[in-house]
Amino acid sequence: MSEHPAVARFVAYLREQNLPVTAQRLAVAEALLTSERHLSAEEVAAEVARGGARVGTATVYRTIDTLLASGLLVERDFGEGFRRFEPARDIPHHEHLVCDQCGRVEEFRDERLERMTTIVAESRGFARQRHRLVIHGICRDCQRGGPRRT
Amino acid sequence: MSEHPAVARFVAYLREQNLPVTAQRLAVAEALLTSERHLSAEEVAAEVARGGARVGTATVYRTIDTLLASGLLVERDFGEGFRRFEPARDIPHHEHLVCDQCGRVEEFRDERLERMTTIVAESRGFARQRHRLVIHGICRDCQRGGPRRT
DNA sequence: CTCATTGCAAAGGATTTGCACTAAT
DNA sequence: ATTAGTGCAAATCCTTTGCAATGAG
Repeated sequence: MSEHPAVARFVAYLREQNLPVTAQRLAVAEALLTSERHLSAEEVAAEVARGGARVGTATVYRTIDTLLASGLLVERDFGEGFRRFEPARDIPHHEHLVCDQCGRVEEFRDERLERMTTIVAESRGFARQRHRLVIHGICRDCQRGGPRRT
Repeated sequence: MSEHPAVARFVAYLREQNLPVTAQRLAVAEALLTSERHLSAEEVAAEVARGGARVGTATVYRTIDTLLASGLLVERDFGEGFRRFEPARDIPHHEHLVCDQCGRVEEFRDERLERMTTIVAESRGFARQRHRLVIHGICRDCQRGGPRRT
């Protein structure tokens, strides 16, 4: 039904766990795992609806939980008051650059930062586990009086 | 009534803005501005209650808004689903180190990080405005099988 | 006195849950 | 057949708002 590899991996996960592979789970997984953007739960429902299907809000959230448990999806919080989700790519860890005007999100990776956080944590007696960095600013387009927040 | 300098500054701010100096505002400001911890709105109400006074939830939030506007308080989001607040100290900017086991929060400052974020942002065409870094780990006490999340 | 603040309760937005119904295996 | 998933609506959690009563200046 779906050719996307990430969705296929989700199906494999469901079978491993002996969980039913339902049309709703596939639709939600497809929307989330093939998206280029960081979607919110509401946007997932809208995306599924665009595809002609219909999924209840509760199911969207329940499927998101399953996807998170499978490790194929990761949760992001940009301080908007709700969560966004992004497919877990091969990138081990990356940071986010957010345009406060149009909302665009870019990702980047920085080894030095990784090392730096470990050093800081250890110097204070913490066993570092993970970190999260978000840089806020105005993107090139918006600096030129371009796009406005939709 | 209150000897704490930060609270005195809040009173000065209220007078400047021609805003009434009420007992509730003082109680909330006292709880927040003299705290060593990052309090949530609920904890503020509890703290005020411990002092014998009573403040409605709405008033807590409204006073927090005023304190934020005054610049004497800053907002923090540790991804718990609600906000925490911290008095604005002289420190221009600092990062957080959070123990995922007991919830303890330590602060630190790092110039290199500051510079690094500006460079990364600019290299991608962003005009950097601010950033936020939170490192998660396990603190020394908890590593020794110490404190557990309350 | 006059106008802003307060408290309470109702409203809101995101997310979760209870339950009868439907579908996957 | 069994067992788990789904939708809907009600319920939660944090936060905001409407409004009559209250208090600061």
